Amino acid sequence: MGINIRKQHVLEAIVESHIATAEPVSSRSIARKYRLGVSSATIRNEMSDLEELGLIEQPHTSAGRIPSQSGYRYYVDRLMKNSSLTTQEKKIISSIFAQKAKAINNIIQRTIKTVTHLTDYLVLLSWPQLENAALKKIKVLPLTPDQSLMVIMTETGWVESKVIDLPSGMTPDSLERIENVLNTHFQGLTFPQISRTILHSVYDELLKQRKLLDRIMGIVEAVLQENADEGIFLGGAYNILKQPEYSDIAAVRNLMSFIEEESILRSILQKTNPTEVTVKIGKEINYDPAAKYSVVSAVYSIGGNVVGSIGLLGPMRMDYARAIAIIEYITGTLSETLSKDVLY
Amino acid sequence: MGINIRKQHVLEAIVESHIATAEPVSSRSIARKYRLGVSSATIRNEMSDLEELGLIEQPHTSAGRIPSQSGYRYYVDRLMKNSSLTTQEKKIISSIFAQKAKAINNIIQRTIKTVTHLTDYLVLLSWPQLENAALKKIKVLPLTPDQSLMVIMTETGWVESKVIDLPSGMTPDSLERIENVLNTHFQGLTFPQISRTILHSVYDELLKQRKLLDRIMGIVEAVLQENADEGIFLGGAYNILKQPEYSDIAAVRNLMSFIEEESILRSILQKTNPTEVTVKIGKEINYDPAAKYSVVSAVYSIGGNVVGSIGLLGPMRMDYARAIAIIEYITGTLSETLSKDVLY
DNA sequence: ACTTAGCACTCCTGTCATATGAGTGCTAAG
DNA sequence: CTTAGCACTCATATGACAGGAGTGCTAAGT
Repeated sequence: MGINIRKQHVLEAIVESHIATAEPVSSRSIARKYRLGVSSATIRNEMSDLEELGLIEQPHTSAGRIPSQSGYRYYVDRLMKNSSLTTQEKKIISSIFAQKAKAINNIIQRTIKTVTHLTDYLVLLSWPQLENAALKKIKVLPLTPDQSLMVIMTETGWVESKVIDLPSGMTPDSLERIENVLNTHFQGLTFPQISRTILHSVYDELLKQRKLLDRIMGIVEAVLQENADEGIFLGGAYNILKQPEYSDIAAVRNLMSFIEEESILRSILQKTNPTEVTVKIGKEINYDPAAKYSVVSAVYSIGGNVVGSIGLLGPMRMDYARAIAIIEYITGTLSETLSKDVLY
Repeated sequence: MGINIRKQHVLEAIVESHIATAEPVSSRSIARKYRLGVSSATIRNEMSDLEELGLIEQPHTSAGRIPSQSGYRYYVDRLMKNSSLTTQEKKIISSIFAQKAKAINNIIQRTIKTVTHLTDYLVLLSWPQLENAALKKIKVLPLTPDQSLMVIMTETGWVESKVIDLPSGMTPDSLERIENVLNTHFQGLTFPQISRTILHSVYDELLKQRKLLDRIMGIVEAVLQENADEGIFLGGAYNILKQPEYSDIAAVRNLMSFIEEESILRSILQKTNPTEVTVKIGKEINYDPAAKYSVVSAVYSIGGNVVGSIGLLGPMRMDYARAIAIIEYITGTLSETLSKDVLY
């Protein structure tokens, strides 16, 4: 029993109808709405075969069929037609990036908000992570007699700065010396590579400035920690409640239980393929509480370096074609903008 | 018909029982659980009076009573006994601030998380706002030949820094000149006070550095915008779903519809009284969709300057005594810590 | 005058039986 | 191979009904 053209048409009809209505799809409704030129009885036979193949399933005997996880997978891989955004939608997205104030923070926030309005799904956005970025330079800049600004720059163009209080009796000279030592030891390394050993050798070399060094190390640690703990934004939690599958409180609780856990969202996004839009369906997400969801995601980059990703999380029944179109367009435009002229 | 002692006891019993169980409270259950020394019939008479006074109400004829908004208000103002945290809870809170890495961001995040675990309510935290802070200094520090770091410091100790690309042919001298002009014009002003007029006079004075100035103004604008748009954090959305009132999807939708709107949360917190813990009950919040909620909030400060506030949003039926104790303790400790030795 | 036992009354909630209708699977004829 | 026809299944809606919680009122007790 192969999957002939007609079976494909039937499967396609089932998937698309179910995506549109959230209801099980009956043979009769397919015969009516999709002109396949056969009667409902024939479609019933095909459906019976599709069920045996595991592509669709029946919630109960006297209900229509809904696509199974593999049904969606088959649809996404082989049946789905590309969708593209309307010019108006593209305009809306462009307007995110057209604004004058181009602080990265701002762009990210507006990106989330816009995508949120464009879909009824949950928008996940992972923030540029320092973790994989190599350090380019550390600067300790004098601000006032007793305060300095420590600036940490990475190869990807990321800049983090923190104010530190200086111990009394600190000369500009010794500050410069510290700066030099730090740069010599840390340059080119990623944060996780700055090991205890390296820290110790720095300590040895700057034994006299122990006190200040402690503060600086505290900051490095803090920056590290911040960038390990943060970096996921989320929008559209309200949106997703519009979907009929969340008219039941248990589903909402289940959803809420994991969207507040940043580490989980991060791990979901981390599986994004860096070269193309990734679609994870149901158990493919590999996280039990999300087994009834799907994620469409893609990475974005600054000057060729992947810095984060954007994903849409929705019910398995999500409109994949549209989600893919949106994600594709937004990551493209975002990468382009970030690579051009962003203020950090 | 005055509110005699016994009526107060009955009201107190009703409020506390309803807070504990979320169920309407019957005369009989009061007679049983609270030793008032009278029968349920007597309590019924008192309840009838309390209802006429508008302090309690009846969901339907054959149900018990629940406190009305004014009932809660009366309870909070006159009947409620102060609650205090256990030493263990205080320890948990202290541990937020005990950690070495004291980046403000980090402290804020951990504060939210901790309070989230301590209660079943939604935690709102407003981030230090630049809006009311006077500018102390603007610095433009050379980083690389074609990049500078612009640092904006406020009187409250807040520091914001951004990298800007320099137009070619920029000398350290002209940078310094710009810095001086900016400081002369902006120092001591709050962001909203930097008006078009002032901006124009700066433009006039620095006509030659038009290009760079445009960028700098872009940044000032961006910082302004960021700090108008951001600054609310939220935690515990999942928590609040544990409350029995949210076993109904409509209530959840209602809640979600406004907790995603930062401007609304901000306006809710903005009503916080700067000198004491504020309790807003139901319609007192003055925002229709939140008419069934209550908010307990207080401000926190850095060195005496109010910089933000923390609030707990829960059903009207929330445990006010506990909420107040938590908010009081956390804002106190937070202010203290932030005023001491925080890295920005 | 206040308290309280007793009882009628209200109204919510859960259960059960029944009817309805959508949808399938199968059979037999085209 | 297709399809009309029909029996069968099962979710859902409806209404009747009982049970129970709680009140309000009355009348008797203190």
